[in-house]
Amino acid sequence: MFDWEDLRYFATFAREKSLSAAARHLKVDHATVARRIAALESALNLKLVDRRPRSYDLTANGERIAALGSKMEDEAFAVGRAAMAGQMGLTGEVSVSAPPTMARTLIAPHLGRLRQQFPGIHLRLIGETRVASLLHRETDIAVRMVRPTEEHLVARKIGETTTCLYASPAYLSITSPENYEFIAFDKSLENLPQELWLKKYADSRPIVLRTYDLETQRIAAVAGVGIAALPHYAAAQEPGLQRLESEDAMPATDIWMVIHHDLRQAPSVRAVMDFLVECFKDEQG
Amino acid sequence: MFDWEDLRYFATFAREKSLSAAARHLKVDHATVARRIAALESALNLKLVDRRPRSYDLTANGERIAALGSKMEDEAFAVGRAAMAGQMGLTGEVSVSAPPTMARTLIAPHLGRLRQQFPGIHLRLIGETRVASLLHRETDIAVRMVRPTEEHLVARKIGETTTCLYASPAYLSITSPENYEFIAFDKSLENLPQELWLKKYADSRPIVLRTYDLETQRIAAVAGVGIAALPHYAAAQEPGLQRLESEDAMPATDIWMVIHHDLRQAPSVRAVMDFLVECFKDEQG
DNA sequence: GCAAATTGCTGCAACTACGCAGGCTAAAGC
DNA sequence: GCTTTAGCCTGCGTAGTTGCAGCAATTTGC
Repeated sequence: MFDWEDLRYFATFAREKSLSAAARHLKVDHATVARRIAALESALNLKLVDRRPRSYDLTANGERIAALGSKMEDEAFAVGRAAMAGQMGLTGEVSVSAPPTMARTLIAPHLGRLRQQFPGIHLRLIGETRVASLLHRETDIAVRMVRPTEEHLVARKIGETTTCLYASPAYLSITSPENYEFIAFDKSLENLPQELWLKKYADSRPIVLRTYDLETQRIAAVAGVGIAALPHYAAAQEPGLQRLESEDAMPATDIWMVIHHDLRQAPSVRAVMDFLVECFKDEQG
Repeated sequence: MFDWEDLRYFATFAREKSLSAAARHLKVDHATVARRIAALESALNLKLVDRRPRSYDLTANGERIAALGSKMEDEAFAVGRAAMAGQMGLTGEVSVSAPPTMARTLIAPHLGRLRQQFPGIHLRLIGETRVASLLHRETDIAVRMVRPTEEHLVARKIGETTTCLYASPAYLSITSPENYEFIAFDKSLENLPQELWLKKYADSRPIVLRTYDLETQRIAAVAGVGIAALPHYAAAQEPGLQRLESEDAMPATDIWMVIHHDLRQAPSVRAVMDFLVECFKDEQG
């Protein structure tokens, strides 16, 4: 039997398409990845990659083995989840992924209570825009604005938030509505409901700043750049912003807590889930 | 992510139920198995075994993880098969498992032809009574007297053999039929069709030797111990045996060649399969 | 009833696999 | 067109893993 660890390295390489990327992912030296792949090739007596000057390319056989390795990876993730679910009591590390601003404003302020209540639980709070994979165990619990459709994942609505228009009081006092300028998300995100709503509202008035980052939008609005559409949780605590009353209300967006089916019953995960529900209880838009 | 190799060791241990047995199976020191299991426990932060004075017992969590590990093992075997199937050309090791006497009398004599025809193929011919697992890749091709029912296995009838009664000419010349003594398989195998037939034929006459081993039966018959029911292939080449004409013929037994679905198309495996078909072509009972 | 075999533990020495540093080449950026 | 970046290779010293030997306890076999 070949070395399973070699196959894990190879499976990672096959996903990442380069030794260096795989090495980064595995937190080892790329030389090690190369050596492990070579070892697997020799154990299986099969050429898995073509060594070209600047790149490792999978052979047809490599593709086949990688596909099987990927299935094995899925089983390995299941082992990881089973291990967490089997943890006795309220100890261990639980990771939560949430949009950065949400992590900062709605979750982080309450973390003291969690630590006090469950000292054995070590939380990893990941504020990231990227949608982390629950299936690949990049995170245990995810807070998202869209309901996921993947199999084996269960979603629970834990709140909703409304997006309103904000600007600094100073900006509003010196600018008349027909001269309003707007702050929006990057073009690549312009199909979000809030963005469509903002575009319609702005009409012919200019969008003077586009950014991926919600936090940047808030800071820009405070700095008097223009008017931003911010979710309630991002603007509520900010004294330097004033809300505009708009005629037609923006629709509320649901907030979902997503978790893998296998982890539902793990005590420590349950505790963090309950904690998150508490965090979002006040946030009803 | 935990070390997959640790899980492989643990999965083997879970199947073998002892460190030493697992170590033998894995061809490593038992200390290594113990250390690997400990490493897995620490990576998963989960007690997998209870260390009792003279035995390692799986915990409930250990059972769960072992079950998942076993599924991962199945994937690993699939990787091994894919690797063999992906071999270009007629090279590599192919293992064949067959009943010992059959391996000796029907297969081994023709091996020269196989070596001549396919010098790149290294054959591992395993004559064993135990039914080797094709699913666990203990062997690539199996020759069996019973058609297997496992999923993913394909069986092909490559011949049939009849069992007849034999004794030494000397024994027959000095013994009258009502005083015949018989040689049979061990009691644990007495439900085989041939054994039921032999018992009925012997009637009240005594069975003076019982053994698991067909070869022993043949030698005993030659030595004049009594009358043995031997398959044609075991007795045909033996000048020291004389066949008894019995009124009702014993039914023929089918000979099956069994192989895993994934390996059917591997060139070297195909070659050995064709070779085996040739070996058995003459053996029509 | 005693010897032999089996099972698991521990410490040490040897070996293997790893990270690191230095080197090379090709593509991307200014 | 030159620099920077990214990817892969190789050699060396080290650190971690492994096998071995010695040990204790229990079961098996004669």
